Amino acid sequence: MSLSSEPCLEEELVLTAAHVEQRDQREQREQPHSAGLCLDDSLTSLQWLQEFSILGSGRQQAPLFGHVAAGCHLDAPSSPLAGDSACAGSPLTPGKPTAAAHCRAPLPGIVAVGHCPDDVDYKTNPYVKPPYSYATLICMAMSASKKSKITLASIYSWITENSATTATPTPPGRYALYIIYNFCYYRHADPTWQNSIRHNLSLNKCFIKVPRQKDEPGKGGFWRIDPQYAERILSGAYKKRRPPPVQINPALTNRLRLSLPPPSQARANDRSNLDLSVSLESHVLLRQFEEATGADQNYDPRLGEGTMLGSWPVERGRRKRKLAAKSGGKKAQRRSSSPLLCTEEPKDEGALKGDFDWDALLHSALSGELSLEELSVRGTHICPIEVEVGPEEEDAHRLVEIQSSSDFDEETFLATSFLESPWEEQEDEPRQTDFLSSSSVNLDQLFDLGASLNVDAVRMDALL
DNA sequence: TTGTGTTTAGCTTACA
DNA sequence: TGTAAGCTAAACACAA
Repeated sequence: MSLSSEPCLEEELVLTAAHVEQRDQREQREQPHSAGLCLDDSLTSLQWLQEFSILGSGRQQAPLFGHVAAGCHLDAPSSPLAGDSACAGSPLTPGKPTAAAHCRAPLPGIVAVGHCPDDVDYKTNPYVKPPYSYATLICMAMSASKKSKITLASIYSWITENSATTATPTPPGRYALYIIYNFCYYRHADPTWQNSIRHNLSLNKCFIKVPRQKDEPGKGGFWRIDPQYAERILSGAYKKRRPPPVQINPALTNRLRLSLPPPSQARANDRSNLDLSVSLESHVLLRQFEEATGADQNYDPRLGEGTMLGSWPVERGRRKRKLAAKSGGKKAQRRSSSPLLCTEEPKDEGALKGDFDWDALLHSALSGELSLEELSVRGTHICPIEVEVGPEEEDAHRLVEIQSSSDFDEETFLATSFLESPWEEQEDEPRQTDFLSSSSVNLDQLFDLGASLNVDAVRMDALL
């Protein structure tokens, strides 16, 4: 797929917002007293959290979800990039520059402190650690859950899982499917961040543990926020300590490195593999970044906090636990040897557990384990003709190109009805994050919505 | 076995 | 410079 065929994230978000708005209107008609409008006071008191998106961007930006307007849903902070005119015509994918024109980052998505950190889109940028404290992330998850209490696993899920999905046609007769995560970084990050989340919940007075009732199945208790301390987090929400120069996702960077050809080889490949141009470009840019910064080729994932201003971080002589490891590193063994496997971490919780998992389905299709030829929608056969292989495969912009059959109406496919729920906390039931992770995905629904989305279709067509 | 929750410890950064 | 806040790492107990 050529780079020119990819849509700008701005358009993706417009599409997303429109779809979700329609969905919310539909939901309100069907459920005028839905849970989303009847929040526990302890959480509705956190309306300050509504402002996260706007505060984070520092610019006016249409909310991604109608819930924001309803005062119930907190969207993960998205970058102003989405609405940045400088982005127009510049597709945003991991592997392509994400910064506005005034920000020149040698590696896509990597922005140095002191340059323009606000231009990082944490929904889509898997490289840069979001500048929010864990307490803030927890608050975001709690607010977004629409529930008075939330499980730990749900907090994990909200942080890592997709908040929206959109599809857009790429000529001729192909469609790119985009998944926008809340915080793409944590999908690829070492799972130790979960430990930090737990640590924060236990230690921070702001969070109150709500024990699970005896008749309630499931592991662990629930957590709720103490309104008394909410303001504290608010005041510090965007005052997180200054991070190390740039916290580049070590897992993802390492993954890129492992698959990265030597510079000479990378250059030799540039013309012969246009179909992998996105992936290759990511590789080449990373290589350029490393060359520019003198990155050590013997990369140690444990030292994965890099900086574009200087070099890869040096070992800071971090102390090791003084206590003898009685268990002989049992904990360490539990951790996957591959940092990328952490992306599967929520598999036991929520939508992906035993469900029909679109996410996994697409992954399987990408890896060749599953043929999308088996998918038939309204008698229309959808055949994959091209897939993206590479680091982007599991990134915020997960691309799948599918070629429609000749009798397949392109506009109809714009029915991205899987823009269902941005995220819903379900304490004890299998969670349905969205259509893509729903066990009850209805492909007819997916296409039915298309008829009502002609406006968006026009927008997308105009883009092309 | 795995997820959850607690606790301890050492480090960095911001701030008064 | 001291302190608080936050982050990371680890050990350990407990429950599903």
